Amino acid sequence: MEELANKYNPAEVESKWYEYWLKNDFFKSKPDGREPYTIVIPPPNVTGVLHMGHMLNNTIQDILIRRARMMGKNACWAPGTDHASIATEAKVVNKLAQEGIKKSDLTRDQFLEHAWEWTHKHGGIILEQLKKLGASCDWDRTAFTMDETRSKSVIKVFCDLYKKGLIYRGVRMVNWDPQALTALSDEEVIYKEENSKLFYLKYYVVDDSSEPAKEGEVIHEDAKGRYAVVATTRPETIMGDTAMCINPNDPKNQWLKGKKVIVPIVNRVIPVIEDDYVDVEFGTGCLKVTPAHDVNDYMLGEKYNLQTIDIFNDNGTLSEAAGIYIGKDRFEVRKEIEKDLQDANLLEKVEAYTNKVGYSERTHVVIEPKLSMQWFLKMEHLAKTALEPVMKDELKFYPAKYKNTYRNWLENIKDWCISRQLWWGHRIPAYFLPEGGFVVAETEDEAVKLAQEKSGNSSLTINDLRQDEDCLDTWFSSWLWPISLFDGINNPGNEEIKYYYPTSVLVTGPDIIFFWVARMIMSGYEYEGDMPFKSVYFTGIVRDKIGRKMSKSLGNSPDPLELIEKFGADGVRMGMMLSAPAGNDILFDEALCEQGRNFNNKIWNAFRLVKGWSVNKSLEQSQSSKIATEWFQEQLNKTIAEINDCFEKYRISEALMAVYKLFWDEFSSWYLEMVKPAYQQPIDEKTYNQTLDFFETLLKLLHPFMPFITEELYQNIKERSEKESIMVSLLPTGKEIKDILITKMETTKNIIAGIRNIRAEKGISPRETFNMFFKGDFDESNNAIIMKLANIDGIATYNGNNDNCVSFIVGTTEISIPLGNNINAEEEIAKMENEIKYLEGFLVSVEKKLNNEKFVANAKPEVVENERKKKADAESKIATLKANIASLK
RNA sequence: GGUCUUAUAGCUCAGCUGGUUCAGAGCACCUGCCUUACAAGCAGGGGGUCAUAGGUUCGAAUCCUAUUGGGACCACCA
Repeated sequence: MEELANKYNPAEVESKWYEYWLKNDFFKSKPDGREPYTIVIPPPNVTGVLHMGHMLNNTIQDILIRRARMMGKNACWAPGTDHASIATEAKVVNKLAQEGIKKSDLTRDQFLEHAWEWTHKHGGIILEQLKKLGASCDWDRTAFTMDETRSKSVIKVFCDLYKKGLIYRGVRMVNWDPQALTALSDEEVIYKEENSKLFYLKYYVVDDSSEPAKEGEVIHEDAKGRYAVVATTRPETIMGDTAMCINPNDPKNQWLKGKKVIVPIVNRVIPVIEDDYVDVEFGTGCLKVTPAHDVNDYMLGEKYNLQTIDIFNDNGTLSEAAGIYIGKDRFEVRKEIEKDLQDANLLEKVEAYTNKVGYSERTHVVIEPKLSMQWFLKMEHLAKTALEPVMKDELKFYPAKYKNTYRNWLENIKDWCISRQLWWGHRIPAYFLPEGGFVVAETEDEAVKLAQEKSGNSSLTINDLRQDEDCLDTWFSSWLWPISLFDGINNPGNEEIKYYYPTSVLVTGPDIIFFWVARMIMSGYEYEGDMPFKSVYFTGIVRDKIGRKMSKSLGNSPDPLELIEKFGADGVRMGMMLSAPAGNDILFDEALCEQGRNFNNKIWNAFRLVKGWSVNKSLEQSQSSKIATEWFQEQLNKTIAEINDCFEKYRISEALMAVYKLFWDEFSSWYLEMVKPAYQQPIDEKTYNQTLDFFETLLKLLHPFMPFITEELYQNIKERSEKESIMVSLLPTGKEIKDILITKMETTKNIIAGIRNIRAEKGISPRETFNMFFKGDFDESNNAIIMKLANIDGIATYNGNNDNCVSFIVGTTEISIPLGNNINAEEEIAKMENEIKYLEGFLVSVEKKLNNEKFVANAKPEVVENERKKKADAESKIATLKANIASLK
C-alpha cells in the first residue's frame, strides 16, 4: 500500500464514486421478483435551491433507500420536481417586471412561454445539488408535476371527480391574495398576531323616538341625537355595511331593536338585525355587517338575506361600488378614513388592540376575504376513507403524535378550493358554452362533443367554447404523486404501479400534513383502493443552535453546498443525523458536521493502520488475538441487532450512534489495540483476515449514512472486480448473540481501565510494567488481553505478601497493583474509608427493603432475589475493604 | 379559546409494560499525554432532588391530579 495521507480528503473521492454509481446503473430499478422498497421524493419546487430542510429530508430518504438496497430489496427512489404554481408564477412576474414587462400586457400563451423558459433555465438545479449529497435516486424516472404524464393524470382525475359529483363550482367567500390576484385555500393562509387599532364608530339612529332608557340599557347620545357605537378593526369596510347586528339578549342594546341606523360618512340607512352570533361582551355588543368582506358577516348576510356590496377591486384598491376613496389602496384608506371620521366627529375613540391577521403563505400580503366564483372539491367522502387506516395504524405515522393532528383536521374538514386565478399550472378543463352553462372534458374534441349534446347544436366548434381561465391548486397535482409517478392514473393496473404501490415510506415535514400527506392518502384510496405509503416519517424543522428557524432574512441558514465542501458530504450527512430524532426539530450546529468529519477521519486512519500491517503466514494467532476476534464478532452481532431494531422504529439517529460507538469505541479503541502487532512487527494471517472482514462489515453498516468514504475504503480494502460496489453488497443479517463473551469483556475492560486510572493518578508511565493480583472470583481467560492493554507482566492470586498495593474492586473481585514506594498509605486508607461509608449507606437502604414484609410478599421473586444479591455483594466488598485497610495500617 | 405535546447533566437527547441496562449516551468541560493509524487524536476524570406540589404503590424519572414554563396545530370576537 502506498503512503496514505493522515487526513481524509472527501473532495477527491466523492464525485468519482458518484460517477461510478451512475455509470453502473446502481440507482436504477425495474420491477422484478424481489420485494420492492419504494420512496417517492417530496418534489421540491422546480426552481428552488437546496436548503437545510432538503438536506435533512433527503439524507433520511437516502439512508433508508440505501439500507433497503443492501438488504436485497428492489429499492426505487423516484425523484421529481413540483411546478409550484403561485411561487413560480410570482418569480416569473417579478423577473418580467424587472424587464419592464407587465403580466397584463401578455397573452396567456406569451406568459407561459416566459414561464417555461424560466423553468428550463432554473429548473432542476436542486436535483443536481442532491447528487452532491449522494442521493441514490433513479434519475431516469425524474418527473415533473407539469410534464405530459402528470398533466394528463391531473386532468383525468379532475374530470373523474366532476363526473362523480365531487367537484362543483360556486360563489363562496374565499381567501383572496390581492397581489397574486388569486384565491387561496385555507391552508395557504398564515395568521399572525398584530398590534392594530380598534375603532369605535358612531352609527346614528334614524327616527329615534327618544324614549327614556330602560333598566340595563346603555344609550349614547349627543347634540346630533342618539347613536350606536360599533367597534371595528377595519373602518375602511364601512362602505360595504348593509346591516348592524346585536344580540337579542343583550340588555344594553334593547333600545336598538327594530331600528335603522346610518352608516357614518356613507350616510346609507341600514337595518338593525338580531342574532346570537354577536358576543355581548365584545366592544359595545354592536356589530357592523359587511357580507362581502368578512366570512362571518357573509354567513349573517345569507341568513338574513342582506345585500352584499363588494367595495374592493381584485388588487385591494377601493372599487366604484365603494362610492368614495375609489382607486385607493385599502390600507391607505384605513388611514384616511380615520381622519375623516375624526373630522366629522363620528369616531368616538380608538383603542390599541392585538388581533390576528391572515397573510398569504406565498406573497406575504394581507389576505382579503372575497366573494368569488371558484371550483371546489367535496371532502367529506374522501376524508372518511382516509381517517380509519391511520387511526388503526395500518398506515403508520412516526412519530405517532401526528395522528391526533391528522384526525382533528379530517373531522373538521371543509371543501377544498381547488381553483387558482393563475396561468402557471394545470388549466381547468371546463368549457363554457356560448349560451351559458359549461361542460367538463379531458380533451377539446370531447368537450365539443359534450357541448353539442348539451346545447343540441351540432354545429358548435371548439372556437365557440371558452375554456375556464383558472388553474388548479398545485397540491391538486401533488396529491396524485405516488400514483402518477408510476403512471397509475393514465394506465391503471400497469406493471409498475402494481409493483411499486403502495410505496414503503414517505419522508416529509409535519408542516404539510394537510396540504399533502392527508390528500395523498385520500387520492390513494380513491384511485388505487389502497394507502399510498405504509409509513410516514415526519422530520422536524431545521433550526439554528439557539432554536430559531432557519431563514434567509435572519441569515442563519448555512449554504448546504458550502458545508459539503468544507466537511464532505458524508460529514454533513452525519452532522444532520446526529441530532435528528424523528419528529423533533433539529438544532443544527456546524460543530455536528465537524464531528461527522472527525468520524470520517477516524475511519480513514483505522484503515491506514490495518492496511499498513505486513502479514506473516507462518505466524500463529496469539492468545489475545484469538480472544479479541471471538469477542468482537459477538459485539458486532449485538450491535447489528440493535441497529435493526432502531431502523424498524425509524430511530435513525440512534442507529447511527450505535454504529458510531461500535466503530470508534469497540473496534478502534478496544479491538484494534488488542490485535495490533508491536511496531514494525508482522501480524498473523488469521487475525489479519478476520480484521479485514470486520472492517468490511463495519463499512457496510456505515454505508447508508456515509456512502462515499465507505465506498472508497471498500474498494481499497480488498481486490474488487470491475462492477463491484458496497452499495449493492448485502448487509450482514443478525446472528444469535452469545452475551457471555461480551459480559466477560466488559469486566476485562473495567480492570484495564482501573489499572490505567491508577497509572494516571500516580503519574506512572504507560511503558512501566508491573504485576497484577486478584482476590475473589476471577476468570483468567482474558488475561492475555489485560496484559497487553494494561501493560502487565503477570497475573496471579493475591498471596498476602504484597503490602504496598493499590487496589480497586471490579464486581466482587479485588484487583491489586503492587507499587512499591509509590504508595501513600494514608491516601489509600482515606479513599477506602470513603467507599465503605458509601457502601454502608447503600446496605442500609437494601436491608430496609428486605425487612419490609410487604416488599418481600408483593415484589416479583427475581426482584427480591436481586436485592439479596446486592446485600451480599455489598457486605463482601465492605469486608474486603476493611481487610485492606488493616493490612495497610 | 380548543386540542395535542413536552420538561432528565452546560447543550442535544435515550430511558419501552413501575423494581440492576436506573439515573444513561453523544457533544462540551477538566487533568495528563505530539505513545510510530489518527491532536480532526489517546488515556483518565468531574457533572443531574429526573420542572414544582400532591396522590396511587411495598416501591415512581416512569402511573394519576394540579401548578408553572416550553413547543405544535386548529379555531377565532367584529
